[in-house]
Amino acid sequence: MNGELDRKEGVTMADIAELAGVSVPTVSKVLNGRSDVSRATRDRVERVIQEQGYVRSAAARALRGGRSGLVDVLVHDLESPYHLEVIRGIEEALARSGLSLVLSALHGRSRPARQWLEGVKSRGSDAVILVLAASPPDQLAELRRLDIPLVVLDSWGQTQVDVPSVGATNWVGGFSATEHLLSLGHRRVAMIGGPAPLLSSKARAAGYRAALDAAGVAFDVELFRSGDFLPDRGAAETRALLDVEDAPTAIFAGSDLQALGVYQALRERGKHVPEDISVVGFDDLPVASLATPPLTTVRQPLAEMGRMAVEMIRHLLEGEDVQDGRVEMPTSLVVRESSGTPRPLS
Amino acid sequence: MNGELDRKEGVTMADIAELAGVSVPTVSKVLNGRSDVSRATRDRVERVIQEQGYVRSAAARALRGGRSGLVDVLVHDLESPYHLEVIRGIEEALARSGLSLVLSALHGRSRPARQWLEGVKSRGSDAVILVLAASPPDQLAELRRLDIPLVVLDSWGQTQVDVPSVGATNWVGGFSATEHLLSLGHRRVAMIGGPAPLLSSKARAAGYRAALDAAGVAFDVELFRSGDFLPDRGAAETRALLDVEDAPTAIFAGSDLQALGVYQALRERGKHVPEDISVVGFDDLPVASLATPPLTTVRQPLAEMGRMAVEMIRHLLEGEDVQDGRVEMPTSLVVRESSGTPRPLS
DNA sequence: CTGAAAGCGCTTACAG
DNA sequence: CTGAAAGCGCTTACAG
Repeated sequence: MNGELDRKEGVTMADIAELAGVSVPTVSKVLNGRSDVSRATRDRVERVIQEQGYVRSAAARALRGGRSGLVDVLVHDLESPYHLEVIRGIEEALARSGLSLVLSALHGRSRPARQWLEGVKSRGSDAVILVLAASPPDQLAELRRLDIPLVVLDSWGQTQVDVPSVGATNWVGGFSATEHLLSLGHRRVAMIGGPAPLLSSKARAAGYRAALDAAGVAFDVELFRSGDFLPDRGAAETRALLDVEDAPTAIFAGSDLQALGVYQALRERGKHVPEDISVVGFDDLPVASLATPPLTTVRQPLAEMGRMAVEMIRHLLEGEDVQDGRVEMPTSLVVRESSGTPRPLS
Repeated sequence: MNGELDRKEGVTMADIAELAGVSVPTVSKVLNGRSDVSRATRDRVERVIQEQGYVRSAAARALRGGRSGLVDVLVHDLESPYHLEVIRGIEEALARSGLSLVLSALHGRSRPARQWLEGVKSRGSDAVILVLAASPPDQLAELRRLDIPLVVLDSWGQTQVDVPSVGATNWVGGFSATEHLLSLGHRRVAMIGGPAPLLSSKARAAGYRAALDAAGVAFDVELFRSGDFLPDRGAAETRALLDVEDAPTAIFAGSDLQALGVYQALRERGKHVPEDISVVGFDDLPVASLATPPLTTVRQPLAEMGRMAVEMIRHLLEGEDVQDGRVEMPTSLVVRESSGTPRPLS
């Protein structure tokens, strides 16, 4: 019943100091690897720390102006495996650096609630990574004012020139997907792109058009659709595409998920992939190789992009300037079984 | 060049107090909704808080013994969409409660590194949720000692009787999947289960056996395999299964991902689903309905399970006892196109 | 090399 | 109803 017996909390720095027979500042110095501590003292303190399983309070450190060790990651949603890949890369890199990942999602909102920024401020996050998520200019300004490093991964909307960002070579990806289809002999190649405001959508679409141009195939507005990267939309646009007068013999879906929607619509119509129509995706999510038939797609190194974002954050945290404003990771075409030569005209 | 102009950090409680012409404790009272503050004072303070966009420092609160607002979630891995679903549910529920999610993964380790627990202690997390992840007894004891609430979701290994946990009715799920196949007329029904140490694996397998028993079909060791819930293993076990003397006409894969591996192996062998062989999965991940053919599976409400775990955490945080030690959310059979009547013996 | 002192931003008794 | 005082666990100058 004695209050003193109630203490549940862990060992404190003062405890260590007492046990080691030194002052608190000395323990602090040992912990911070300062050189002005004698060999003997250091050893003694370190032993006691070991024995007690002592862990410094991040709260106290943060309060004293130090780092909280927290990095806020805001993702567009937690529905697509796309995000899972990115988060995996981020989490791995963060863990390796002794940093922790605080995860939030937009939940269908287009902008983070102001509650989110308040959380970032409140918990004293060291940095922020935005994944496919837009943040209003005033929030970005606030982050800057608070000196909180920010990195954007696959920016939604305008990329602020001055915000470091990481993406993939989407233009090249769009180009090579289309070129692949063209080289197989297709001439009616449709594309179902991503959401219009997205930078990567624009780049992929531009790559598609450039490949068409390079092959001397005229761009046909009827064959270009905007989607949302999701299966349902992929299916819907495919149905529309099949009803076009001179229907496409190949569809470049803007994402793997959208490609699965294309599969679905094709199946409904009794069309076979790739015999009747070729399909190419984008992302190379794990599901691409598991699809029936395995999906030809453009791989973007999502997990590595996540790691790269952390890399940039770390530089920023060190006070170093990030060398490049924008880093683009390479995409590559992965040919599987969903693309083939067009059925000869009979 | 003046140091005072350098202050980047945000508004502090002292600033608010000064601007409102009151003391710091008074501001604190207003913030904490204490009743012993006059109407007028309260209004004035609240207005200043608004104007200044003031946000309390979580670090300082945590230090003072309050809550950090952080909940640590440790997941087995960040590879399977299974975790994405669970995390989504957790994140939503946490955000609604004004709590933040700190995410860590096991990275192929079977146990969390001690670094993880140190992080939990260091940042003063309010609670911990373990998803498909085992934590050694001493770590659990440490959490208890620190009075940090813990909830386990889909426990890996032994469930500690005294640790609140949430799962799904796996036994029922295993039973109904098998019963479904049996009722279609199958008699050679194989099962590829999950990892042996997993509680849910055991329950599903038991459900499978019970359904066999109920139908008077003898259990055949040859037709029961343990897997790891992943596609590759599903494919490998399927190949083995097809080589069994009296090969199965239906396969109950322990998870949707494993079922996709089954699809793959079947395709290699030129077998059609469901004409040649029926397949049933478990989980009902988004990918199940997108597969070709759409996968019949047992749905478990992953996101809701995540929400439920948060619900339990909140109770624990309130100091209330959690009513039930273990909550099981209902599973349900979702019949799609991968299951059908067995090919008649010709 | 070591430690006394001040202070980070808050909250909690406790006087008034 | 309001505020002076103490203290949460640490770190950073600054004496000695």
